[in-house]
Amino acid sequence: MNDSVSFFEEPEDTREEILKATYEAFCEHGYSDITIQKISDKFPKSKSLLYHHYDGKDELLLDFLEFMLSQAEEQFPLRTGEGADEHIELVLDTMFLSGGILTDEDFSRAMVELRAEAAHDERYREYFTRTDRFTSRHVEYLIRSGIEQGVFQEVDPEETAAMFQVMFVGTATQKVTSNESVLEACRSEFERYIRNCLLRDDTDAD
Amino acid sequence: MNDSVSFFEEPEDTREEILKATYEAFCEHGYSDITIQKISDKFPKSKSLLYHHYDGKDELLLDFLEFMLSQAEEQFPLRTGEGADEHIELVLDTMFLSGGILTDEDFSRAMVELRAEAAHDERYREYFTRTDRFTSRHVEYLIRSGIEQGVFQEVDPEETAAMFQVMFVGTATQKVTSNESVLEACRSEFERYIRNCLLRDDTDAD
DNA sequence: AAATACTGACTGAATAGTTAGTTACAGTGC
DNA sequence: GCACTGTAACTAACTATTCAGTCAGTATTT
Repeated sequence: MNDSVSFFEEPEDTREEILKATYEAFCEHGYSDITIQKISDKFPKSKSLLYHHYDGKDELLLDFLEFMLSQAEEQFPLRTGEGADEHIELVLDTMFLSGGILTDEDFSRAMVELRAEAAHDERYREYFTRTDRFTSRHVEYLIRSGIEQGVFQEVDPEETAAMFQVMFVGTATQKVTSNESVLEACRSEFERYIRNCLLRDDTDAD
Repeated sequence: MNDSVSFFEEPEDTREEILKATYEAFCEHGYSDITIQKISDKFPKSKSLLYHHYDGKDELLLDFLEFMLSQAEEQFPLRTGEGADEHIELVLDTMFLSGGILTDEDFSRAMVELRAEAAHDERYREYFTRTDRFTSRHVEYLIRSGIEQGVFQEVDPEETAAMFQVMFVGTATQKVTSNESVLEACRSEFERYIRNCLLRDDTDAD
């Protein structure tokens, strides 16, 4: 139930052990109930050791956030060989599917809770700003490529990427905070949007 | 800075005083830092009185959540006289504008933080499920009306409403958790989506 | 021997919640 | 009018617990 996410499976040093323990505590208790004690309970070594490696709870959680975001960025589907129209399918899967890594339920839950903290903590907001920019820019580049390849309409890449960004945040949040399962229907509609507003008509070919 | 939201301005009984104090503590400290003590500090009467009116912290916060959600539902732009195509503009304003009530920054922040709690608390999730259903159903009805009025294309109302729902959550969250200001660009693109994928062409008239 | 990794026992502050008691007041008998 | 009663609103002071963080000291490595 806990360590289904691969990069936590075999921690290689103490820092990774700590981050793994933090992740497990997160999964079990959620952000608002997290304590050093609960992290320590998941940690094979002593609680004092946490303070040997970190100045305090805040620093530990910030490092955890940074680690989570770096994982999220690493898992983002980057450019491969195929065309932009095929690549965008991968982006959609990342957005909607469960079972991936970015879309792992526990991972998503942790991310949503961490993000909410950004509402009142400028340091958190800066981290998410960086990752949001990362995501937006990559989608923007993808759109631009598709236009150059002639498979996308001549849309505004920045605006389209912005919509993708908000959809990313929206789907992740909706998925873990509501039982009203709206995501399948949303995917259908979002695919319709992509067909009508992004993909170039190939009525001549098809 | 705090009580810019009208319905907290003049509490009429002790319960409303408590909810107001809770809201103020929320705005100042955020969900993860909220304590009974901090609520009590904003409350003109005694801390013990909180326990006279509520069984404990959990019950108080759940009542607060229910109150916030009922406010959100009340503020949702419901059917007025005009056509569905005009009405959908109001929905867009609710989604993107700042300065309204549903779109008040402090209010949004509180909502995003409360929603994140739903990731680990089934009781919270049930509340949000109810409100999400409320929102979805109303948008769905609006879409249906527009189709009947002949101003919308014959889209699937449920799927379109699902997309609106995710956009609601996404914009609210993005707005308060990231400095990457993507919302204006997102609105442009979302309006393009509405023109192309929802509104019926009136090329004959315009 | 020197540095680093690590531990268990501790501390003071903050926490949610309790308790014993005090007001405020509406109703009732006289 | 006036004393009495019951109830709900309210309070100050307290308790037990949990919290983040410290520290003195031990093991391990180099």
